[in-house]
Order: sequence, then C-alpha cells, then structure tokens
Amino acid sequence: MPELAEVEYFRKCWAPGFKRRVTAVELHPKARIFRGCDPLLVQRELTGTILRGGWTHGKQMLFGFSGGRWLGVHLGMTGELAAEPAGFAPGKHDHLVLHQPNRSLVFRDPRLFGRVRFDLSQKPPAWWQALPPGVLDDGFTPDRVATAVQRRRGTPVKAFLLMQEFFPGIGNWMADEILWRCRLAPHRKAGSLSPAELRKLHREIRQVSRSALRIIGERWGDLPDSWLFNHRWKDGGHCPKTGCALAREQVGGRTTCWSPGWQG
DNA sequence: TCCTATGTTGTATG
DNA sequence: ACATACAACATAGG
Repeated sequence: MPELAEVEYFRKCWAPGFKRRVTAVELHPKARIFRGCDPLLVQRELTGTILRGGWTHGKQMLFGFSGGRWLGVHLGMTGELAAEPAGFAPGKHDHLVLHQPNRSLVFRDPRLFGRVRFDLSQKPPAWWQALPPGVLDDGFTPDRVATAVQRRRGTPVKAFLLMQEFFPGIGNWMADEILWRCRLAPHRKAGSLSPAELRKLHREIRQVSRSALRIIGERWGDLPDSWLFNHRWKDGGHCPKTGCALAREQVGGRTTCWSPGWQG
C-alpha cells in the first residue's frame, strides 16, 4: 500500500501516542520485520520511555523516544500502523505493539516485507540524516533531476522514477500518475527527455506528491476520478483524458498502466 | 488452481 | 559502471 502519502497517513495514526509513555512492548521476536536488528533489545530499550514524536521521509519513518531511542519503520508492501484500544491483544499479523495507558500502537504487516530499525543515540541516526532531499524539499531542484538523468540515461523513465535515491517516496502508482500527466510513455529512456520534458517532470512529481499528501496523507480520502489512479488497477480501464483503453504491461519489472494514445 | 499485488534486495548475466 | 531479468521474501484475494 504505502507510498509517500500513505506513509504520512500511517505516521499520523500513531500521533495520538506522542508525548505519552510506553508502558510495555509486545512483539514477535521471530517476525521478519526485525531482520537486521535485535527485537529483544527493542523491547527492553523502549519499555518505559516516552514516545516523543514521529516523522516521515519518503517511504521511511522515524519515531523518537526519550533517552535517545529511535525506531525506524519501513512499511514494505502491506505494512500499516494503527492505534488500537488500550490492552489490545495482537492478531496474527500484528508483529509489534507499543502499549500505552490509553491506546496500543500497532505495526501490522501480513506479507512481512516491512522492516524496523533501532538506534540508540542522542541525535537522529546516521541513516536518517543521510537520506536524499525529499521531493517537496527545497533541495529537490530541477537541477537534481537533470543530474540524475545524466547518471541513468538508459533507464526507462518509469524505472527511473522508482529509484528512491533520487525520488524518495515515489512508488508504482505515483510514477504512473506522474508520467501520464507529463504525457511521457513509460519506456522512454530517461536520457532522451528534452529540457522542457524534464521541467515538466519535476513539476508534476511535486504536484502529484502535494495533492496526494493533502488527500490521502490527511485522512485517507479518495483521489478524484480525473486522475489515472482510479482507472489503473483493473483490466478494461479507460483513460480519463482520451476515453481510450489503458494499457498494462511490465516496465522495469513492475506492472505499468499508461494511455498509449496520450503518452507519446 | 492460478494469477495478481502501492517494495526492496540479492544474484546472475550481458 | 550500467542495465536487465529473475528470484526471493509471505500472504490474501479475485
């Protein structure tokens, strides 16, 4: 599910627990979301702390706790965060629960592609500080996009948009939405884009991100039917611009939906 | 039964 | 260094 706007929505789901104490931590130590970190350390170190706050950066999340404890969260394909009633008993796919006096903060993930990290440090962990500029940050300039295409000239622009080192938070549906608005066929080589096409790409990356954050990031609203999004999933969808049949094919290893008559 | 899935990472190969 | 293809991870739903 989660791309940048969905990730922001899930961050907010834990916000009621900010500035509140974590009285107990319940987790499944064998769950694959703990690969690369020690679940028992997480349990021991977070118990009794105050959850100070949480932030998103693209698809990454970071939660800060008192005493210099940091929990990084990546939701993978099917991960989600939820706030459940106090004393909540975890279900089959609830792999981490932070119990608080008035609620239980849950990390749920059926497919276990998600992942948590844990760091003990006064400042936010190095991996967080090393993330590339977010697509809505000042540092995300047309120049950065131009430099990126230089380094990946031969990559189909669809696969290019999925590269998190350049476009943190952009995922499969956002990439298709952006290309459709830019009227760019997904197979176009990144290096073949004209300066005008690159400027348009930069603008639409920000436009789609801003709108998605407003609509989905705030309260998981529905995107308008004027977007590609609502037509892209099922076979037999039609382009909202042309009314023609949408195409679905693999580009860069991912299912890609586009409008052949519209995107040249 | 078979196919698909809003993600990432590793390996093999060109 | 790039690029592509593929598998792996694990589960649910059509």
